Amino acid sequence: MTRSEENYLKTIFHLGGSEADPISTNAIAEQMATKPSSVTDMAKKLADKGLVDYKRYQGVSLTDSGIKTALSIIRKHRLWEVFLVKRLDFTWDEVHEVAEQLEHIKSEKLIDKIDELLDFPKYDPHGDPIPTKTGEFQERDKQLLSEMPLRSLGICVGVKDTSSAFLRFLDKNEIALGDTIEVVEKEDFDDSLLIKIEDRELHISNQIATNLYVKTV
Amino acid sequence: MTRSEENYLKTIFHLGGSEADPISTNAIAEQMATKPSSVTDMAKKLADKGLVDYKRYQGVSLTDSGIKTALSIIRKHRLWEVFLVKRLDFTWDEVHEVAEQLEHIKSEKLIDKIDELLDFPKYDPHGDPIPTKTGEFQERDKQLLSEMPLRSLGICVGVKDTSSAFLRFLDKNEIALGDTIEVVEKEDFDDSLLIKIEDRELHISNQIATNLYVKTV
DNA sequence: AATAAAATTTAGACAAAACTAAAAATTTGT
DNA sequence: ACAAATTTTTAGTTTTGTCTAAATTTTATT
Repeated sequence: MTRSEENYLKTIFHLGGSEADPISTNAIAEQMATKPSSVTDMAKKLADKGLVDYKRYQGVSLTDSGIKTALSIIRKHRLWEVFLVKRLDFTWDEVHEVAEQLEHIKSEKLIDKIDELLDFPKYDPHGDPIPTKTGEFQERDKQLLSEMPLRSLGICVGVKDTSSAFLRFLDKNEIALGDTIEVVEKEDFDDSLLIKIEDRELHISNQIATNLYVKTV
Repeated sequence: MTRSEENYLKTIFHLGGSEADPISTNAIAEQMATKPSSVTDMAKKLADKGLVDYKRYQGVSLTDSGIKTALSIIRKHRLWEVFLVKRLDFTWDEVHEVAEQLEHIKSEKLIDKIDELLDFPKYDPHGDPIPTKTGEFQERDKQLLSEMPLRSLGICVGVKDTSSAFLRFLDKNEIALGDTIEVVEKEDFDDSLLIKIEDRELHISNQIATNLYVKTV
């Protein structure tokens, strides 16, 4: 399995899709900042290996084997992110780039030991769930902060946008995973929110609210 | 800097050599299990980048810039080896293969943090010195066990052969770095030795004695 | 010093993964 | 339903790193 193949599988997984509703080569190309023709080439290769279903002009979907492989890469990515943050004091906006490299290290023992060292974490620093060794994982039930009803209480459990800019914004405003948030006021005009977070009041734009996940309590 | 370029620089460094006494393309090819013609191609590329001196038919030697780069890769390799052994309970015969992959991860911050986490170790699990961030490192003064005079005392500080077979042999016979060794008897016939190690007597072959480094006390 | 042997390089080919430009299939709009 | 627009594929090219086989240079031998 080459690094490039692994990156394709990961991207296809993240784009979702299913046998009934496959992902277009264009969508994959856009996500990976590559050209559709390159995706076509890779689709054929992955299909030959039984990792994706592919019919020309009909898009791509992962097979069971492809899903299993994608999950193992995502597992590695997220475990390394936890390691970088918890053990090496990386900030959550710094980890992605390095984890993109570390996820391709081939050693089952290594990632299992890292998992053990971290005491089998269930979520990565951005709140995304970490698949188990056997590929199981459940999406936490969560909703966007922007969808919360007025006066309701939630706990911040994840981010949708994981860009450095957004994560640093959250740090600067002392918004962290685990914080309790209450929607105090909704402004109809621009869909901005006034929230109460850990006893501070804060005014946040709709763009922020649509990129923060909360769990209702 | 590609992975392949890094591997060539590392190999050339390990083969020694100097501007006056360069390494042959054949020697590099043999060490890397590749073909001399491939080495020639890479020699030209590395020369273009100013990392090696190369004149056709005259062999290859590292420039200052090449040495600096090689040391940074060796530093990463050895620090990862320490991490694997000290923090993840790998045995010293298991680390090489994984460290070969980890040494190519590109993140200065990552390796500096690993260094700090390990409390700035000076030697890797095989007793080899770890270059500093700035590329300095001094070979420990050491000699082969086979070269020690009768009745002299030494401390085991490193291994020459780092193959799994050899390292597992040492484990099985409870020979570890830091152990005190005394040469009790030398057998002229086959150059085997009777040694006293941590209060046990042990008979070892010349092949073992020529692959263990000791520091005289 | 000439020639044989060994080492090294060159030339040409290949595989992986990407690209561009052109062709083909699908989808959309009326 | 058919032409236009869009999407997707094909064909051919590029780059990196490798290989084989042939040619060249160096080294060794007599």
